[in-house]
Amino acid sequence: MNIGEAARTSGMSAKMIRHYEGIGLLRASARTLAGYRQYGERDVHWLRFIRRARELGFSLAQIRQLLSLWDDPERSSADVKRLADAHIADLDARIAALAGMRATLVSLAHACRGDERPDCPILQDLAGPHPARQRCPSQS
Amino acid sequence: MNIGEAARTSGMSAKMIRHYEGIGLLRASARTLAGYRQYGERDVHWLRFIRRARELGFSLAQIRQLLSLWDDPERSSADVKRLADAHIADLDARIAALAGMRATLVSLAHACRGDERPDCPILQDLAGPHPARQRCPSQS
DNA sequence: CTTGACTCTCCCATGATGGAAAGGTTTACG
DNA sequence: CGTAAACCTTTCCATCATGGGAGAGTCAAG
Repeated sequence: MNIGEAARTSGMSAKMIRHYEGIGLLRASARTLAGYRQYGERDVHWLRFIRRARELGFSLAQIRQLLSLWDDPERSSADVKRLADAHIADLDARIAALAGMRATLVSLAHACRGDERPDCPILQDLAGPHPARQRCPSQS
Repeated sequence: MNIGEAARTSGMSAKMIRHYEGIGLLRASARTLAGYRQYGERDVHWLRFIRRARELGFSLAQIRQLLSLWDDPERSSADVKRLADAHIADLDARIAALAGMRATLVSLAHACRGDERPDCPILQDLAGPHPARQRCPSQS
């Protein structure tokens, strides 16, 4: 099948398939005489693996490792689990960072009346408690 | 003060200050005869505002709006709050996406023994159609 | 043969940041 | 005064994953 059909059945764009081939995440496919890429069931399976892993937030570098483990009958599941655990830790860190921002923003937004007056604790917070007041006159 | 000191006292890199000037987030600063950028307290204040907004996860586009609101004595706090609320919604969506990935991964990793044997539910999930969570059962 | 859908490669863009090269300036010290 | 370190300048390139588009070639159906 052509790249378009492979893209449709694997759930990723043709653009990405070419890109993954370019960075070596995929073996270069067979080509027709005219240079069209040709894919089979096995390639689609491979593509779907990548798409699933992307959906779980793995980076392409991690996916590269996952693919080589997948391809290796001698693998130990500990290696796979190590990758997954590292990714979980990474997700936790990112979630915590976003949750921290969210908490700050929610408390600021809660304190903001949201009317037509200009006073706003959100801007006051951004402007910073330390230095001179906001809208300070130039003083150099 | 020079850009290095402005960077140090505002908490962002000199690189970023030049970049922000380049994309118009900052007014171009005064220059010495030799072309060195010169900053005053007001500029540092502005830079700190940007840094703080970045810490809260606002995009540069949103910061651009926040800065113009900050600069506008006629602003209504409702406009500020609207920006903050939109950002909170965005954070919520990102947190939910990451939490979803995390939940899936945790359950898979939990089912993986993590020993030296090759059997691994994590790889099995990535490899196979998984109707329980598969959102797009494509193909015919 | 034409038309339209498909494909090819190559270049550019995003957002936010960093790095490095190649050169000019200022400052501190011997 | 000379020089070396520490600063500054611009410009280009890299990240990560993805998309858009141009310009050209290919294929199938009418």
